[in-house]
Amino acid sequence: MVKITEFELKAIKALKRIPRGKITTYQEIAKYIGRPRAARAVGNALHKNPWAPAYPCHRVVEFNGELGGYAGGVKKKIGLLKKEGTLLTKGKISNFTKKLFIFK
DNA sequence: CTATTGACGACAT
DNA sequence: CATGTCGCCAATA
Repeated sequence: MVKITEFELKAIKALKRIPRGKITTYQEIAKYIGRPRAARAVGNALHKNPWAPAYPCHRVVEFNGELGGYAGGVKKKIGLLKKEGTLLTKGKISNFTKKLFIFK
């Protein structure tokens, strides 16, 4: 039984739109769901997300290219990203803006 | 309703 | 470049 709000549902569904090998930011998701300034709320939604391992939440990073956080640990997040072709440099995304995926 | 918290973001120092 | 502070939004106690 999973009980969540529409806000969280939209945030989670947005994750599935991210193509493999690309990433997006909390702010982009926030904008996509209609609350461009709710980046924090989006982060909260993903963190509390009951299906955490079932969604590519590791493809969501901060606006400045840092990883932010991850339910399983940032180390894991880095590993997953590298495995998908997203290279990291000093804990940040390499060519961050080029790999960034914008919802439309 | 108010206060606290959090996987953010922008700006100030 | 590192640290601190404020603003934003939603969930929870």
